[in-house]
Parts: sequence; C-alpha cells; structure tokens
Amino acid sequence: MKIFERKFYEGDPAAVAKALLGKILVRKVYSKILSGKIVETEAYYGEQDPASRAYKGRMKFNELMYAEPGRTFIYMVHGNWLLNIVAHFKGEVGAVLIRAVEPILGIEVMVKNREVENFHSLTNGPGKLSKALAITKDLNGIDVTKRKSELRVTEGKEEEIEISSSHRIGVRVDLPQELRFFIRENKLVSRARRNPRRK
DNA sequence: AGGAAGATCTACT
DNA sequence: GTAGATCTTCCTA
Repeated sequence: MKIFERKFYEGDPAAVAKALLGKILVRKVYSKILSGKIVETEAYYGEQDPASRAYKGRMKFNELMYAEPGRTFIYMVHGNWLLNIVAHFKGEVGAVLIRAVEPILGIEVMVKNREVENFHSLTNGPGKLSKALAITKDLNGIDVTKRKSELRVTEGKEEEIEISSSHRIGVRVDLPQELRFFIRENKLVSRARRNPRRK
C-alpha cells in the first residue's frame, strides 16, 4: 500500500483532516497487523484556538504540535489516550485528532483489547480506537510517514466518499467554523452529541 | 493538593 | 437519549 510522505501533512489542519478520511491507519504490534479505515477526524489549531492544547502557548506537553508534520501527538483525557497527527503549514501550529476508524485487519485482537464483542462499538470513538489498536504514550512522537513505523497511514481503496462536517465534539469553547469531518452514513462514526454545554 | 481535560460506561427516566 | 460516576495526566497554586 502506498504510504503518504510528509508533504501530505503540510497544510491547513482542516484540509488535512478531510484528506485523511478514507485512508488506512496501520498498527504493527505483537508482530501482527491491525488496521482500520479513518472515518472521523477533527482539526485543531494553535494559540488562536480555545479548544487547542496549544492555546496557552508552547509548553513541554504540547511541544509536538509545533513539531514537523506527520508525527503523532498523543495525550490523555479522562483516562483515554487520544491519537493526533501533527499537521500544519511550515512555521505554524496544528494537529488532526483521529476520532474513529472502521476495523479492517486484526478484528479479533481489537475485540480482546477492548473487551467488547460488538463490531460497531469497537473503534467508534477516539479513546476506543486507541485501546483497540493498543495505542499509548509509548507511540508519542513517532513518524507515520515511515514504512517501518509501528503506526503509519497508507492509501485506502479507490472509492467515492461523501464528507459531512459539524462542530467539534466535547470541547468547551469552539471556533465559529465547523472543524469535525466524517464520512456520511458510516456506521463507525461516533455518536454526535449536543452542542458544547454552557458553563 | 486540587482541578480540568478533544471521553466512556452504566443505569435508568 | 441523557445524567452521573469515573477514568489518569499534567498544569497551577
């Protein structure tokens, strides 16, 4: 499968978030291959984005958002590891959160990791997919453009996909534009929630 | 020490 | 579908 070069991730985070839909996330672990089609993403910016980890400026824990595009940025929220891929124009700041995938290879391993049987609830959320694919802080900062990486992104099969958008999920204060993107009608897209709750 | 955070699970109105 | 408890880091005081 064709792998994407760094250039693919150099661009506006929202554009990269859309471009990632339909691509394949490949995880190599326990000498096995686990993979899934990316069906839902969100774009995050830098200091002008109140929902971004980089909102308060550059710090040790968000340094990767400033790093070269194509690397992972993984952090914990409410007890869940969330997988982002660094994406931005040179000299800027940003990342794309992978919110859901549709399992392809290694489904029996994902079932074991997740401790659920139901196919639909295997990877339909950012915390769930990390657990299913055994993604933790150990993979923070690795390069998904390298063929030998334990986590990489490759070309999906040729198909028409229809992209829908909405506001980002779960954020306290969102930007005016819609920055969540997902494949329309896909069953593995996480359930939409009502708008950001008020303070 | 305390609290917030890109969430998830369970147990029901 | 929604409410509430609970998940684990890392920041701020």
